[in-house]
Amino acid sequence: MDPPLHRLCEFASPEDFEVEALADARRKRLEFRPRQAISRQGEAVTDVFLLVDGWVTASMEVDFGHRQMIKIHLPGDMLGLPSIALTRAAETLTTLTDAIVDVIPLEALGRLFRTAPRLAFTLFVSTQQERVMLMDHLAAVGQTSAIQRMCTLLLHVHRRLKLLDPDAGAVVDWPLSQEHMAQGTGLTAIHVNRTLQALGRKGLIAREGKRIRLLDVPRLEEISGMPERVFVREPRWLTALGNELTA
Amino acid sequence: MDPPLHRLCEFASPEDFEVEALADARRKRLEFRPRQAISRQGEAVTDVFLLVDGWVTASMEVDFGHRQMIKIHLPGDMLGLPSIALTRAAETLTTLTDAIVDVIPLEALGRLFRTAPRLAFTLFVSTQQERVMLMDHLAAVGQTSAIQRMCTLLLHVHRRLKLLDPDAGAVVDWPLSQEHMAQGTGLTAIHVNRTLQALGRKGLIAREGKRIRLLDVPRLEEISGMPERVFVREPRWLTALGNELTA
DNA sequence: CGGAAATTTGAAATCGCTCAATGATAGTGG
DNA sequence: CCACTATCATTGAGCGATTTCAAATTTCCG
Repeated sequence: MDPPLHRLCEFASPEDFEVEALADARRKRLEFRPRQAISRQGEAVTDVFLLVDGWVTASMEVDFGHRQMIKIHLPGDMLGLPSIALTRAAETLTTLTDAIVDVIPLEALGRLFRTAPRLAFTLFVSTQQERVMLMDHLAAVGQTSAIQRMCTLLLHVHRRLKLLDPDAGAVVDWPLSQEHMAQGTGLTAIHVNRTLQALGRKGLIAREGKRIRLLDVPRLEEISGMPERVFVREPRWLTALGNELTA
Repeated sequence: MDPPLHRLCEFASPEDFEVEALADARRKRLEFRPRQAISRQGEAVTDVFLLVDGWVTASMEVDFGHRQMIKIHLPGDMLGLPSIALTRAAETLTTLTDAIVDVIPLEALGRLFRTAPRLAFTLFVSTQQERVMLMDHLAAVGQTSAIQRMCTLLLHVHRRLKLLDPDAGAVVDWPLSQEHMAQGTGLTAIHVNRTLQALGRKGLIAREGKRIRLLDVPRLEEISGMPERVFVREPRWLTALGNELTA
């Protein structure tokens, strides 16, 4: 199975040699069952990972037992990048589902900056995009109510799944436990439960076993208060870099 | 005045040509008075900025009137980078003090990836470092109490100032209002006030006009619960990239 | 089928918020 | 230099969103 590259093609369509350069950087493939650790907070950092398939969470333990979920990773995401700035990993990567990841050693990542400068710049922009998502996450946790945070979380996942599969409907296969959602939103699992019930009572969502159906996306967006981000596509300052290179 | 480059020299000492390449990318210099906007949320994005001198905040307005402070920028920081992934800026950059910034057009930034690959990789790592700081920020806001968040904020600024000036003592010139601290920590200005008083009563800090003196850093660290990050220095996978290049 | 994990419910406690008002400080222009 | 004004800091009282604790119920996995 090839890893989905939509996260990297989002800003500029890569040339064949760039796709190859990235493929060369991937050294081996690992497979995991649900709830396994891909890497752990505190460990030495030697590689990053490209998520080929499955859902993975990045989380940090803080303050004895409290855990903050930083990010829900979906196929196509790069995992473990933030920790390359550290001697010991900041984040624990844990699978939510069956998952496949490709391992990219840091040396190979660095080499991309020499062999494929525009791909490297694209990767750079992609990391800035991650930063924006993290900023939005912080803003939601810091400034909004429990109901708003839950709506924001539901919409965030829904939107990202739609990018992966434009035909995806309003029903989401939901591998996150209420404890996970609590760790992501900065709430208690108990309060997550009550908030989900409130959303159900209002007719905004329906929970069907491990699925969640979004019944009224516009209303959820209204409550959430967080706007959908519009990311750049093929900006001149990025595409021009490729032209200069091939010229 | 030359911009401090410590944020970029942190991971690998740059060659002369790399420093020059960066200098070439800086096109003009702007000066601001306190409380002026350098750029605003929602505006088109054409440049990033290198902060030469002064303090600047990056913040986002959410949900009608609520504002989240994302980052306190100090000299040497790159400003506005996250928004290069967007068509409209996510963040408003506002000066806290008199400030000087150098403007770097996005075309010039991109060109660095071709002319100075290792510098570009260093910039990439530096952005991952920002991501780690943002993750820590999120973890503090999401999972810790008001007192812990205030300790974390005080220590964060103190540590960063020490990197700028190793001789800096425990007294910090503090241009942040309590409203700013509230927007940074996800608390109310009123509760920030009471929390600062509580820290004063415990003998952990002393407020002297617009200065704050940290009286007991170890105890503050203990309460904060967030460990100080150790960032990589001259890792082989980064320095080796330079050798290959010059070879 | 059995046991662990996840969800749900209720009641009581609390941390932090809201509202409203007063006091201090600093920058501005006359 | 002082009056004027806006911003910032402080205080009190009451409230409320969310947490905590404890226990029952359901779901899921092996």
